Amino acid sequence: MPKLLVVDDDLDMLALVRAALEKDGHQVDTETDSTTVQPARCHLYDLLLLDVMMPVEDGFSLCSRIRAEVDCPILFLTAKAEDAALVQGFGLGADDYIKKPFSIAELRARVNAHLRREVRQPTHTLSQGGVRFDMQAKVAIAGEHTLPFTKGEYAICEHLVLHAGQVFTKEQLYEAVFGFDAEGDSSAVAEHIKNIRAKLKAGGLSPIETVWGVGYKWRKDSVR
Amino acid sequence: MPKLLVVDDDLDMLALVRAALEKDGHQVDTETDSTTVQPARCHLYDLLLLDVMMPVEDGFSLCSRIRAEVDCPILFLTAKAEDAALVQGFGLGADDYIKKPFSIAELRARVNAHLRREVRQPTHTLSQGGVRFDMQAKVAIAGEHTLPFTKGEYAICEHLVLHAGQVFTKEQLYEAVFGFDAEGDSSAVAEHIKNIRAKLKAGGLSPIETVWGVGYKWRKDSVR
DNA sequence: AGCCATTTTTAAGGAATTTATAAGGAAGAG
DNA sequence: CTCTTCCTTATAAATTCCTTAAAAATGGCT
Repeated sequence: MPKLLVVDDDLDMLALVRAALEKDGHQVDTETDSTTVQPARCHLYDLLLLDVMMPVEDGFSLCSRIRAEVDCPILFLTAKAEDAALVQGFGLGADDYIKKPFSIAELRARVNAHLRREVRQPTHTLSQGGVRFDMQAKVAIAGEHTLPFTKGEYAICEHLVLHAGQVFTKEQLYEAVFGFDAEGDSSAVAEHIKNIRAKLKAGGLSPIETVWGVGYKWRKDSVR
Repeated sequence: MPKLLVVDDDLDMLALVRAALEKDGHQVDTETDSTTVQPARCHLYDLLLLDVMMPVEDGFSLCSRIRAEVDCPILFLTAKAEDAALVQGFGLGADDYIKKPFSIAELRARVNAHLRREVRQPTHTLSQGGVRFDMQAKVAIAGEHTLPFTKGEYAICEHLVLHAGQVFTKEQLYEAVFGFDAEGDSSAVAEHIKNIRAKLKAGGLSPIETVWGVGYKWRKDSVR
């Protein structure tokens, strides 16, 4: 289920856009104040819809603030119809520029077209609990910093995140990650978990829960 | 240099569009009769611009004929402003729908935005981490000097840079660069990496990171 | 509440694995 | 033949993984 963020100071517009996009089965988060949008949080979304004219920080400023951090499509949604503004918007790295008044049908068509192209390209990153895993680069990124996981630590995290919310015993984890099932795996896994938690905690995160008597699980992001 | 195909029965429009896109340094091919467009030939292009209303076969028909064959962005360029047509266009797999009359600035901005998203770089030079690779001349240049890479060293670098940010095991690297997979490749690759790093270090650069337990990767510039 | 058994967490050290470096020889080009 | 390039081998250095053992926490029990 694609996850979208819409930023607009106009509540009526937000409601309208949300209703339109939820018709297509998307999960829509909204924000009325662009200054509260954190670049590091944006990688949680598959697509961003930004209003241009907003009181404190306008959409262009917001876009330039976050474009370096996120790779997903950014669409402007605006009443500014002048060519100069449109060119400026695309120049900031935007992927579309939808002029108001727009029809709901057009909005949905354009959003879906951008999402469709994203899906076509092999996605090799996944985010959970504020951590983004790049399976090609083999790195985990929390906010600004990349977490210095070792190979084994990264593998355990990746497996937990891929099955977020599911509990694994230490033995299951060892087997899933390292293949075979040795003797003292449980202690080894416990040691890894300790180190992983320490590194996550340095980034202010603690997404790994202990299920007493059973094992560990990565807390799944709540689906609002 | 990106290669574009524009299909329109209106010669004036074709000239206008061609002039606009060539300003951005693109190579523009044109076609006036959509029926002569062969799906198999479309692979040559990085982006297609289709007029909707054409006498024999309209743009929608053409799009549905070729969409399965080509993955590149398809943009409609049309006077049909109705929502239904727009939705139909996107439904056929199009990536944008530009309504006439459009400004040259908007056309250029949209075309460039779509090209920017394309992974395949038609250019034969690329820069990463302060090193510029000329894939035609097979030379790497850092600042003033050309780096004295051997053929194998250059090949490894080029592959790493082409997939900057992605980790490769020594075996993967050997196979990707030299074709087959022999016995002691890993040591050979390690040796190459050592020499490459020495030569890069002479220029004050060290873009190759080792991911312990996995392999090597070229650090990706975080510039868009 | 207090105590005990079990489980988890933490800590530290050594074993094992992986990478870096260096030197020598085989193969091919000029 | 000479030189460069490439690969192999050997050794040193670095990092990670696992084991062991003790401390802390949890849940159940009286």
